[in-house]
Amino acid sequence: MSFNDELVRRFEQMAQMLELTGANPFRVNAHARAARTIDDLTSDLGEIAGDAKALIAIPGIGKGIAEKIGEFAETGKIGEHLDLLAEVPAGLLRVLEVPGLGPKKVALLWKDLGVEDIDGLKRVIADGSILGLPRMGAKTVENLIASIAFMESSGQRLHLGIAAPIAEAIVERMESVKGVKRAAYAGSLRRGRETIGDIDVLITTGDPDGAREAFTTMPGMTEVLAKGESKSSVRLSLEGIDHARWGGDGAAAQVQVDLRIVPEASWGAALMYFSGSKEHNVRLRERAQKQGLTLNEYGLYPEDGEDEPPQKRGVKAKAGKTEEDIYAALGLAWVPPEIREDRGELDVEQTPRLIEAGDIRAELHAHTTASDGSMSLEELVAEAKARKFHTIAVTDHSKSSAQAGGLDETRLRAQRAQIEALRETTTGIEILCGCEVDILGDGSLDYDDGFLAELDVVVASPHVALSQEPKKATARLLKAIENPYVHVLGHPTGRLINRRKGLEPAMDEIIAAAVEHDVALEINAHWMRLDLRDTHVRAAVEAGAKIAIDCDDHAPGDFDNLVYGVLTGRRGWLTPELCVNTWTKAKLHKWLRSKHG
DNA sequence: CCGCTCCGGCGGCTAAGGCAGAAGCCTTA
Repeated sequence: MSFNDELVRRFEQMAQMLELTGANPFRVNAHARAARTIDDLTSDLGEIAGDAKALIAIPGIGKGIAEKIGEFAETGKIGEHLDLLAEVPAGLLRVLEVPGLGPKKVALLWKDLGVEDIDGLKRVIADGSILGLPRMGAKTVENLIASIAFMESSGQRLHLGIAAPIAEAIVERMESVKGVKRAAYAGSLRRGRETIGDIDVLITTGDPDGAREAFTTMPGMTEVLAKGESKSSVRLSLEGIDHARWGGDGAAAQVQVDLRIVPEASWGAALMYFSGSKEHNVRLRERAQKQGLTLNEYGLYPEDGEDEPPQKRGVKAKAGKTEEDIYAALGLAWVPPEIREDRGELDVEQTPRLIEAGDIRAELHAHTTASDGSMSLEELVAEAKARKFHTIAVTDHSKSSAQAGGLDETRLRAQRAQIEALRETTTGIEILCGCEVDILGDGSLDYDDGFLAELDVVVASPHVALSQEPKKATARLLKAIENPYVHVLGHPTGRLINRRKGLEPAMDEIIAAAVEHDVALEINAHWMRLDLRDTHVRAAVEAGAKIAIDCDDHAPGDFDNLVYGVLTGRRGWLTPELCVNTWTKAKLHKWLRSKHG
C-alpha cells in the first residue's frame, strides 16, 4: 500500500472512531476530510511529510493533521490512532455501516450492551435486550434486521455501468406514470462517479399519490423503507442482472432507490441538492450565507433569521426553477454535475468546455477473435463505422497474454495482411493495424522495438504483476512510456473496481513522463476499469498530457461503455483538445506517424 | 480540527422521515 493510502485508511478509521467516542463533530469531520483530500492527491505525501508548512498549504490539512502525517512518516504509526484502536472494538466500525444506525445508537449499543461487532448486534436483537435501550422499539429492530440482511447481501457500492441502465429504466417508467411532468436521476450517478451508493430519482407531478404508488410497486421491489409526502425509499432486487462475473462474491444483490416528489418551482433547487456532492452543496450554502441568502432544496431565499424554513412561510424564492438560475443568483456560472466535488470548481473564472461523448471520433483500443474478442475483424470495423468513427485501431493482445490468445509476431503479421486486404474493400473508415502490447513486470515490452515500428498504433498495458510495490510499478511504467514506439499507455493501473487495486505508481511522475515522451494516457471506458481515475485525469490535464478514451472493445456492446469513459474524463476537467480520440483524422494520423521518425 | 482573520479565538449547511414517546432525537441525504 502506498504512503498516501496508509494515511487515508488511518484518517478514515480515526474519523469513525472519534465519532463513536463522542468527539467534537468538527474534529471528526476534519479527519474524514483529510482522508478524502489525501485520496485525491496524485503526488506522494511521503516526499513532503517532514515539511509541515507544505502540508498545511494543502486545503483540508491543518496543523493537527500535518503533525500526524509527520508522526506517521517518522515512526510508521500515529499515536492517537493506536489509542483509539485500543479503545474502540474493531468490529464496531462495521456496525456503524448498518443503515439506520448512526454514531449515537452504536455508542449506546456498545456502552450499555457490550456490542462489539455485527454478531454482537445480532445477539442483542435475538435475546431482546436491545429493546431495553432508549429510542429503540420493535419497529426499529425490525428495520435493523432487514438492514443487516441488506448489508450482508450487497456489501459494496454498485458499478456505474450497472446502476446507470437501472436508473434510466426507472426514470422512463416514472415518466410514463399519469400526471408526471418531469423525471430525472440525480445523486452520484448524475455526477458520473465510478461507483454508486444508491439511486436518487426526482419527479414533478400533478398526482403525487399515483406516482408514489407506481414507484413503490415497481417490479423487482423487495422492500418499502419510507413512503412519505415528498420522499419514498425502496430496495430493488438486482436479480437477473448479470454482473456477478464482474463484481465477484461481493456483488450487490439489492440497491436502494429514493424517489423525491418536488414542486415544479423547486425543480432546479432539488436537482442541485440531490445531485450533490454534499461538499459542493455545503460550499454553495456557505456562499449563499455570505450574500445574506439561504439555500435549501426548495430554492434560494433571503436569510431572515427565522427558524421555520422559508418555503413553509410563503417567502418568495430568488431562484429555484432551474439550476442555472440558482448558480446565476449566487454569481456563478452553471457547474456541470461531474465536477461538483469541492475540488475548486467554484473558484475558477470560467468552467472549461468539458469533453462530450459526441466529440469522440476514433477508437484506438479494440480486440477481435484473433485474441480474446468476440468480433471478427469485419464485425469490429462494421461496428466502429456504425458509430461514425473515422478511425478504428485493431489492437489484439501480444504473445505473453497466452490466456487471452495473444498474437506472436508471425500471427500479427498475418493479421496485418488481412487488414490490408480489408482496407481495399472498405470505405468511410480508416483501419489501423496495432497491438495492445504487454508491459512485462520489469517494464520491457512483449515485442521488440523493430517489430513495434511496423505497427500503426501501439497501446502498451500492464496485465500481470499488478500487485508489485509502488516504486517498482513507477519504474516499470516509466520504462514503457520511454519506449519511442508507444502511443498510448493502456489502463495504466490495471485496477478492477471493487475487486483489484492494481498498480499504485507515483502518478505525477507518470504524467510528467507522458508529457515529455508524447504518450497519451488512457481512460479505459469499461465501467469495471475506469483508469485513469478522475483525479489522475485532472492532474494529467493540468500538466497538459494527452488523454485517450478507449473502450477496449471485446464485443459489439462494449462500444456503449464510451459514455462512462467520457464521464470520467469530465470529472477530470478534460477538454476535447487534449483527447486524441476527438481529433480529426489528419491530426490523429499525423500524431501516430510521428512516432516513426 | 480547519480556516478566517487578525494572530487568539470563534464559527463552521439544511431538511425530512421515522420512530418513540408524547416534544424531540437520530439518521440520512
